[in-house]
Amino acid sequence: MENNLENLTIGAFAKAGGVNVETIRFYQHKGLLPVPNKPYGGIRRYSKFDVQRVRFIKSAQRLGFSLNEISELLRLEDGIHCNEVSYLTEIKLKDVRKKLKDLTRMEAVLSALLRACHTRKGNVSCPIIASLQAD
Amino acid sequence: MENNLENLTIGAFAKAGGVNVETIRFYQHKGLLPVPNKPYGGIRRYSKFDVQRVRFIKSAQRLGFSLNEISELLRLEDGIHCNEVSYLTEIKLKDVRKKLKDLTRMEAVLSALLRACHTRKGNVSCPIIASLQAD
DNA sequence: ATTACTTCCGTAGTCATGTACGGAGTCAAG
DNA sequence: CTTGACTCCGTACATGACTACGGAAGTAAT
Repeated sequence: MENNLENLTIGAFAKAGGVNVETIRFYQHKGLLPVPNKPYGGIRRYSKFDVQRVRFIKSAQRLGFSLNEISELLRLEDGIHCNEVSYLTEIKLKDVRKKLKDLTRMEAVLSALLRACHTRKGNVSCPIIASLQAD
Repeated sequence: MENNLENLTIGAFAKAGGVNVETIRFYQHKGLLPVPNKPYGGIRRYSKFDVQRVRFIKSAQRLGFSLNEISELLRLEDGIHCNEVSYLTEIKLKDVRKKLKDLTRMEAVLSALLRACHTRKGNVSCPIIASLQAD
């Protein structure tokens, strides 16, 4: 089970992290990933810590955090700032719940409109269009 | 109840539609709104039909349609293309349901993490950070 | 040592949905 | 008939998260 996650070139690093090389560079530019030193006339090498960091970023993204928020989380990565981290998480949870509410409303309206479409009789005007034209 | 929605200047039109003047111009540029003729050396005027159209756009946006999708809907606005319209609506509904599913998952994970944070005892490392570092 | 692939790095482009700016022309009130 | 507000129009900027490009330098395989 030697994963050989040491002395990676940027290409191998990107593959190990499941992202594109350009994404690595983008994250470096944003300050989300460190830029390792480059030996004179050589190329930069990456380690498993870098891979872990990319995975951290991707996990946080799946929870809805933006890259800016993730750079905050990374500043608190030592695990001893639980209060700040849970504060950010609460904000995000509110965010997610607000979006859920909006989407739930959309779901209800869209499916009601589709039902109206399917139950409509004769050649009345399309209920969906009619609803959008109302007001 | 004279609404006086005739011969509107673009400013009055935008106000009646609840959007900015710049948004009107943007929609015109995108082909979502027609650009009325301009009298020689005069300014363009807008009618209630334009206002209705902006409201149509905004209603469709609230249901989750993108501006590109809305220009499709506007092409079908005569009400006699119910099949195409309901097809677009079904696609949008699937879309919304997929987002709902994603957000529901996020909600579950975020609230579980917060619960873990609140019930944690002693000085263990922050459960949220730990979870992001896992894998 | 030649060939073919990578890396490096900065800049620019993409998508969606607008917002901002600036100079010139037009309109309405006093 | 001047003043202040509004319109016109094109272009640029904003946001978020990347993706693409291009030329020079480094690396690996034959």
